[in-house]
Amino acid sequence: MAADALPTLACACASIRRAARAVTQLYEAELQGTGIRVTQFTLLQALQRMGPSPQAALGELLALDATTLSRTLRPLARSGWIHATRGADRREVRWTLTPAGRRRFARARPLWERAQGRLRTRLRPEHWSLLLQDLAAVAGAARRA
Amino acid sequence: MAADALPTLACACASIRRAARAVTQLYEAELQGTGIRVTQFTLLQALQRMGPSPQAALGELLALDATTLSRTLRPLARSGWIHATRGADRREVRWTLTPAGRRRFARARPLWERAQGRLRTRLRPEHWSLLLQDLAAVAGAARRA
DNA sequence: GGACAATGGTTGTATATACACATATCGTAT
DNA sequence: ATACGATATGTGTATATACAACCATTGTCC
Repeated sequence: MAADALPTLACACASIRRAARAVTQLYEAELQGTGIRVTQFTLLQALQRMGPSPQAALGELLALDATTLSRTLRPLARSGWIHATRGADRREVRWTLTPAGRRRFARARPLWERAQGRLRTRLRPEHWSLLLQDLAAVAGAARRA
Repeated sequence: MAADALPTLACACASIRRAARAVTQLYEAELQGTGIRVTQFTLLQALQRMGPSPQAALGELLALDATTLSRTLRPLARSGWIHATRGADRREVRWTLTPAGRRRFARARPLWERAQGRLRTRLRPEHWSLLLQDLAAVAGAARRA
């Protein structure tokens, strides 16, 4: 099973970036035809989970730079899947999933499940929790280093 | 230790991408002033390790799409750090580290070490081998899924 | 209550990444 | 030898990512 592992890299950053590319390629292939990319799916999923949220909160959750977020959200808004309102604090932008956004997310979800399933069955069981839990710790550590 | 972990995400792809962003940000910050980015450092390191190599071999090692590689190598060549030759097979491009490339790599290396150290001291020990070994398995699995 | 730091977001610019498609070369079967 | 599929790479286009610099708003301190 680790028979088809790639060679180990000395650099932790190179290592995680390589794995992220490989995993992303798998998910993108599965999401073909849903009209959304992995990044967009992730944003819709985050909004579904958190409910209406200030932009900065999304950036926190996903460790996404504010300027990146600013641009990746725009196409979603343009497609009518999310909607912006200004909060009491006029600087703040709050995002809400629209019904269309909810539908799009629901439509993509089964294919996302399939991608998850496909990856999971290719991994030893320990590696799955590694992806979900341990990498949350790694992200937190890197962020505050 | 996991006290400062970020919230767990349901999606393995989102999870690894988030961690990759966080780790990348840390390394980039450290590599400030070397004149190279993490991606470029990784390519120089790979060439150092493998010796003169066909472009496709680099793509294999790093799970990088061929078209991506084509473009990320170009700036390195332009800077004179790597050098291309055509092999016996005229389609093939073989890349070699130039002396300047070796110097640049050597100069960046201590700062890279510092980034590695900084991340490592923020992690529980198991998480380090996770990054280096287990993610090599994950990358391999995702790639062949 | 006005100066000023802090906070939330956007724009200009640059790199990273990959898909669809095109091009050149190679190997092989006839 | 030629035709044809396979392989190695490059181009056009599009998204993802982030730094530096910026603008707008808020909060705070004298």
